[in-house]
Amino acid sequence: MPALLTIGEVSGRSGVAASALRFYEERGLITSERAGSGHRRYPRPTLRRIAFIVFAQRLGLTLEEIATELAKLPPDRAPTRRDWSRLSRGWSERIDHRIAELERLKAGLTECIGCGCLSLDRCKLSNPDDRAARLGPGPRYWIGDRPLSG
Amino acid sequence: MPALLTIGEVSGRSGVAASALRFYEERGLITSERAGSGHRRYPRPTLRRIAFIVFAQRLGLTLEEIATELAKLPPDRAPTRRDWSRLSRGWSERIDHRIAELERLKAGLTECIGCGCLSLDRCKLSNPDDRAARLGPGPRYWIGDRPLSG
DNA sequence: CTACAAGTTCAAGTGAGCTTGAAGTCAAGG
DNA sequence: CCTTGACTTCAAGCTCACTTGAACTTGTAG
Repeated sequence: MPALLTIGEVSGRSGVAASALRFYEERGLITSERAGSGHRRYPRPTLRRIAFIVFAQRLGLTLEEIATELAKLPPDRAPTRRDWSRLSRGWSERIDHRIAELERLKAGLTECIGCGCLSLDRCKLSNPDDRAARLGPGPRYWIGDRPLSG
Repeated sequence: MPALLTIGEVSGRSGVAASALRFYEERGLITSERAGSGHRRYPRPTLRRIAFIVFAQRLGLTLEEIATELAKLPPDRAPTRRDWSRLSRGWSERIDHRIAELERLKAGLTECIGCGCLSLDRCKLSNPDDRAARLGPGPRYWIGDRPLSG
């Protein structure tokens, strides 16, 4: 087990494309040392950092938000479990919110779409707060949302 | 209450921007009649159609998928509640799946990130089903998955 | 030494889901 | 008549999260 990993090794282990890793570096989510050749070399803790990034993305955080979180980690030493858990404080609540919305949407399947009350200004599905929460353009996938192509 | 609504009225009632409504029309999700002036006029059932679109988007369907679903509605008459509920058959299960994933992610917050097992190749968050190919931008696979060749 | 794989940078492209801007039309009010 | 405002089309722009391609360098196996 070498102390430093190449971009190819990190990509292979993490499943994150090399181009994505360079992109993350550009955005300040990860850093790399360089070999004499100019090639990137990653310390092992970077793997966990990447795991955190992927995890946070599943929760719907943008890369910018993730970068902000990661910036809270100590720059001078490898993060401890306490460091990591501090970052995810408050995420539970966020997840609960989304679960609650899904429950509401599910109820709406039978109660609203089925029953005929699916009118925009009266249906409880049409929650202004929820819709307002979605700022900006782009695909509005939230936690775990994927096309129902299966 | 007029029989036909202008794009501004529909936008106001639905909370969906006029530009988005035109965009939906371009993509075949909604249709409009035209006044002599060339201005769009929407029959009232279009409001429900739009509600359905917004709803489906919250569930993570793409506009293309939503268009496919909407195409199943009878073209010759206003959809009944039975027509609508037919479309959403099977969505409950999808929602349950997503809720389950969220519960797992939430558990991972304390069990995985906190405890130190957030290692790329062993963490139970790394569920193959969940990280099944998601096309387009964003994280396509989770740790251990091989990139889809091609 | 030659191949060739794997790495580098930088610029441009992709796709979803819109928004914005330009340029023009149309109806109503003063 | 003039203005205002709501509408029209069409093209281009924007965000996010990357990917792809071009042109080039480095590392390694035979």
